[in-house]
Amino acid sequence: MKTPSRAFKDAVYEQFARIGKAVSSPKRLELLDLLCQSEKTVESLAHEAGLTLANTSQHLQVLRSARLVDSEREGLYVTYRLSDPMVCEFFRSMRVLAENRLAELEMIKRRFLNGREGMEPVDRESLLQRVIEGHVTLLDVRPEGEYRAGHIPGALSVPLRRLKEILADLPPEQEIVAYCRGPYCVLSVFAVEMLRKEGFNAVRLEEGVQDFRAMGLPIDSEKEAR
Amino acid sequence: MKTPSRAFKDAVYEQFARIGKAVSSPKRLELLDLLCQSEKTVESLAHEAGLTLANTSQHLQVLRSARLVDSEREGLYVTYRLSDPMVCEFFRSMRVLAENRLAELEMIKRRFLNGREGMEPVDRESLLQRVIEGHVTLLDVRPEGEYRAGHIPGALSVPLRRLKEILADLPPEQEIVAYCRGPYCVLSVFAVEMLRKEGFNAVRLEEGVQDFRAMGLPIDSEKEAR
DNA sequence: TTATTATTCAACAAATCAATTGAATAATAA
DNA sequence: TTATTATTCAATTGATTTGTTGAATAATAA
Repeated sequence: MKTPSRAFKDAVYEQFARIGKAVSSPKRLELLDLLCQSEKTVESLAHEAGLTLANTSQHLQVLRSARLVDSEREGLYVTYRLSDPMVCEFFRSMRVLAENRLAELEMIKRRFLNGREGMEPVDRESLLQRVIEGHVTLLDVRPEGEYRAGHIPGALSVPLRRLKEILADLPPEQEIVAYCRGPYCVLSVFAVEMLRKEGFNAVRLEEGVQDFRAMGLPIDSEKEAR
Repeated sequence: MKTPSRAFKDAVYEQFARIGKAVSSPKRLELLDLLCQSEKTVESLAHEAGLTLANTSQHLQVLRSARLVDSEREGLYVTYRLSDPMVCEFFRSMRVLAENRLAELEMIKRRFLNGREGMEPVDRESLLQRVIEGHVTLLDVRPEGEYRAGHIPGALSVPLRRLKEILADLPPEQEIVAYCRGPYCVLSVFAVEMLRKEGFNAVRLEEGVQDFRAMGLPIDSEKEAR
């Protein structure tokens, strides 16, 4: 026999758990992280997360039933996006909690980066100023759509696959800073690797757009009429 | 065949999912919410959450393996506590996200409170001032240990079960504000119900200590030597 | 119309999880 | 020492979840 207040509490925590269940699967978290960068189609999400289409679709529906994402059909494609910027903040707070509490994360990161480019700390405070003054070239190596949805002011959009083509246009003696989706995205790692091989003085900025936004720094974006 | 960067990403999101899995069960969320108020023994957690001891113990071990809580043996009892105040902040951000995204929560709350005491909004800004000036009596109706761990300045500790005994000591003509663990805790609901039945002018403050802290308001606590 | 492409649905096997029960362990009291 | 109490462990059941297949649906193109 349940008292009314027990039934009330059970109902309340069951609602909270809807959010928890939605973020309890590694693949759904990866999808959510991708959607924090910009809206995307099922196909591109499936490709980026290394999932089959059917599986991606199912995970997205779980996220949608927890109201974390919305979807909209646009011609042949269905586009998914976060239902609220608050979802991105929540994901970030989960990431930060994991970084603080789970020492394994730091080890996983170190093991992957070992032998690859080092992690010279980039001075974020002065970065924007140095970009403005032309002392630094800042490259956003994410796909173009993510750059359009929001990027660090002064950054050039150079998706990783096009980096090779524009190498000749980069100032040979200037410091180059590359960034991507955040500390666990490998795009900027590969970009810096390639740039160094070509003789450039390149470093990686660990933070992504969401981190800059969370730090209260300005973000440029090209809002679409919708 | 997995590429190294796919293996890296899988490992990273698997770590994030450890947090997600820990907060994907309603009962674990209830335990976490209780631990946000103060440290507690397994027994008291089991009692408050309406669980068997064995079941409580297992849930607590899941929370511990995600490093969200720590435990310590103190004589006959094992005490559990949050491993970091950041865990409380994370739980709160999850709660706020659920409140904003899941309309069901508001409905559940309304259904429970319907017929019970209304929800006159309490002016939080001026509450502390009015308490100091003696215009309002503020009652903390949670168990004493939770009051000791942190309470709103000026509040009196009157655990619900002792409210009846001290009714005679309350100023009969003054407004009485009761609070407990937060919007989904029923202790203050019952307190206000009883006070009104006895003729007092009583209202419920929805916010709990964690909400006050998150709003940057001061919290009094009696730190134990440890 | 038919063909094509993107997405979703349905059904399944393997894995994981929640809650229950009863036994095992650890600290204290008699 | 034995008894008591609080907690954890182990084994079980039923329910849920993941990822895989292949079929079904929806929008567009030919």
